[in-house]
Amino acid sequence: MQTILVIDDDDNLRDTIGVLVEREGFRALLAADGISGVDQAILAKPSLIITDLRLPGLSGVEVCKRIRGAGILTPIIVLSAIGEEIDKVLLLEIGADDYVVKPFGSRELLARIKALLRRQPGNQQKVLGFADIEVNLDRRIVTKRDQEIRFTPAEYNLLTFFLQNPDRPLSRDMILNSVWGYESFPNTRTVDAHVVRLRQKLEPDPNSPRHFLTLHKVGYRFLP
Amino acid sequence: MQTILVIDDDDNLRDTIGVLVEREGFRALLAADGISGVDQAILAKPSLIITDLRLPGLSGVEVCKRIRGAGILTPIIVLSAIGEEIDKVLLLEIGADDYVVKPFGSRELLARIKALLRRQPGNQQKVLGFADIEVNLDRRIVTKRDQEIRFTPAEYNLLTFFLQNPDRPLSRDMILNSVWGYESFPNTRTVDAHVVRLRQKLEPDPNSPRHFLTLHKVGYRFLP
DNA sequence: CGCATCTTGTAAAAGAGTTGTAAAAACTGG
DNA sequence: CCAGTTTTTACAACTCTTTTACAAGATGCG
Repeated sequence: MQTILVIDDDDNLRDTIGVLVEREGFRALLAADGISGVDQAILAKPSLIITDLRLPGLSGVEVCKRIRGAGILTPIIVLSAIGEEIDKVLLLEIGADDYVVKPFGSRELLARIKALLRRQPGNQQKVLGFADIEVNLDRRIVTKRDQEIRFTPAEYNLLTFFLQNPDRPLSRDMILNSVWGYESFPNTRTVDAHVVRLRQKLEPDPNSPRHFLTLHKVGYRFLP
Repeated sequence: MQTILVIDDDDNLRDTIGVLVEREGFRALLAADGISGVDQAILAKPSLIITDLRLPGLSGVEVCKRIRGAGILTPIIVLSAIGEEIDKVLLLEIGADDYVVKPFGSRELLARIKALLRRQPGNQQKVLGFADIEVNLDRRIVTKRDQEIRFTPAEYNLLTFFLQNPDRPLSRDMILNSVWGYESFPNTRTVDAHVVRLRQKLEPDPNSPRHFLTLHKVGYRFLP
């Protein structure tokens, strides 16, 4: 589960944001001042940090600087009151990723939280593709111009292997070892049979392949 | 009991709304101008605020801004006269959650009040669903077009797991670990047996499932 | 170039493995 | 011990994989 750290000295707002994000399935971690906020940012490794700009003790700017100074790249959203003049450049310089002006609607804050989290490396949906084909590794779905194409497990494994090794000559033995594993010993013609099916499903013209190429006496080569 | 703050300079309308909401079991708090409205919003912590857009002194827009500026996320319904041009975007920007055009029927206003209150953190009933099925997590009740369908604990747990992980391939082992826990080790066919029962109870045609799909040699996938 | 030989393409059959499902067996809390 | 629930079992039905067989294509050498 993803944790969101909220640093704000306004008890009311802090709790409200906490409830808000918990309702969306995040864990909320609350800090009332900058010092403990920075501590928690370092110790609890949250997925996202929301901090007020005006804080007693350490200011929001200082909080950002210290967190970034500790080598922590967690996205930070800065809250600023409507009157406070905020310098977008300064915010970016100190390492903030986004800012929200109070008063804000709950929907706006959530939208920004989700947008930032979506952009994080680990949370990106892993998608491979070539031409008009998309392979969504998380959903295990292959689409051709948004139309789903079904693949059996062996076909799907072979396809992702090709996609992960583009532009390289791949012998049938190599493919068998990588896709089927060392435990099973099917005849090398099995690979051919599956390549045929990949071509039928994915090539614009299966009779003259542009992506799944034959290297005579060598094996196959995938070209994106 | 939930309190509703009504800010309106029209004595007649203000009282009418007050009576209306009290008849529904809310406590009504009335303010005749923006200044006292904002004060009460901050002091009395109402569950919902209804404010007219055109007010003497502080306008409805200002009222919203000040309330949000104080870090108060209480839902706000804005009332506007039929001629007044209202900018929905502006309303959302200033932190209003909904607006009602005068003249309005009492039923309409009440419906919107209840809709907003339902969405609030503490009051929210957690409901998942797909097609004509609704799963009320708080009440642990599943309904198909308002007709209750009974589920045994294991079935129910499996169902909610599917609902919380839509569109993703779920292996039998993953399902067993998540739904049954690491402590118990039933055979993976147990999952199949329960899926059969989910399909029998929830699929329009259990013989050709549209929601609880089999991924041959992989596991299952739930599609809402 | 032409022919023999080897490699690859491919549909279809055979084989292996997986899933659906009803029913029996085991379990559980009263 | 009972009723309800869960798990296992058994077998039919089905899907996927592999093999096979033959056609088509590529290669190489005289």
